[in-house]
Amino acid sequence: MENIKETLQEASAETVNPEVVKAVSEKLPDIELLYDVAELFKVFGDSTRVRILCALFESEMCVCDIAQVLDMTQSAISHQLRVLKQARLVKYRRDGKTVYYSLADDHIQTIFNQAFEHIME
Amino acid sequence: MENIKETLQEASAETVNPEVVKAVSEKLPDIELLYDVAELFKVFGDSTRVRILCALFESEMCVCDIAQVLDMTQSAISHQLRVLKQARLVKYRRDGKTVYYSLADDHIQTIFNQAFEHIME
DNA sequence: TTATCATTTGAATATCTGTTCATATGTATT
DNA sequence: AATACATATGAACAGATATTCAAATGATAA
Repeated sequence: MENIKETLQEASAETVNPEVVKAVSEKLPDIELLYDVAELFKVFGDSTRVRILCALFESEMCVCDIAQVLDMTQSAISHQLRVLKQARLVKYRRDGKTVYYSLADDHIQTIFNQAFEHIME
Repeated sequence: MENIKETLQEASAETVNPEVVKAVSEKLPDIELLYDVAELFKVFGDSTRVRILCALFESEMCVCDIAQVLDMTQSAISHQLRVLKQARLVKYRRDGKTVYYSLADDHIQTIFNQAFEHIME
């Protein structure tokens, strides 16, 4: 997915501002961290998952109720909950046959609120 | 991309908590807004774009210098800058042959900082 | 056990997306 | 005008991904 090249880019474009390149290269966060950030945003980058998370802002919910609210199949929701679960964004508890999902973390809502603000500006 | 179904889901799962379904359905933000949020996060959901934005946190930069910092081709960077431009996340100014890109908005860094915090917790 | 129901899972498919390569555009210099 | 260089763009390809369908778990009740 990430292709880290050993060879130098032979593209025609040369460095224009070597000092800037050097300074920015040094200050740029570790590539691992940036990769994780991208992975987190990738999970947020699907409208079904966004809608699931926003629904969970209001209340914990079981799979079939989420499916009802989003008017989608229970299977599709379950697949997406799996993604959210793997990203540690939701947690769940079992009550008989029913599985209730809820937010794993309060940071999520903060990030979303920032995004809402950004869009509405 | 979004398939809004007219028909009811005939899946076996029935509503478990009608009150919750009703309450959450009413409180859920407009689907258009949620779609826009997902689109924004989708743009953030690629490590190349994340790295470009983080580079621009430090300083405005021209295309070839960004390519140098990320060790990628100028073409790949240019394609991604186009995506960031369309999402109104970066702006640019021309200086002779060189085009300098910079952040369009301070919200971006705030959102990223939240994401960093979330990951490091 | 058997039947029923909520949820999960795997495979298949259609769509989307990021990079590369080749080429075009735009600007300055000679 | 011709050349050089920074950037942009289009087509093509490979890899990723969301939903559907069918089938498997897991849990309760009869």
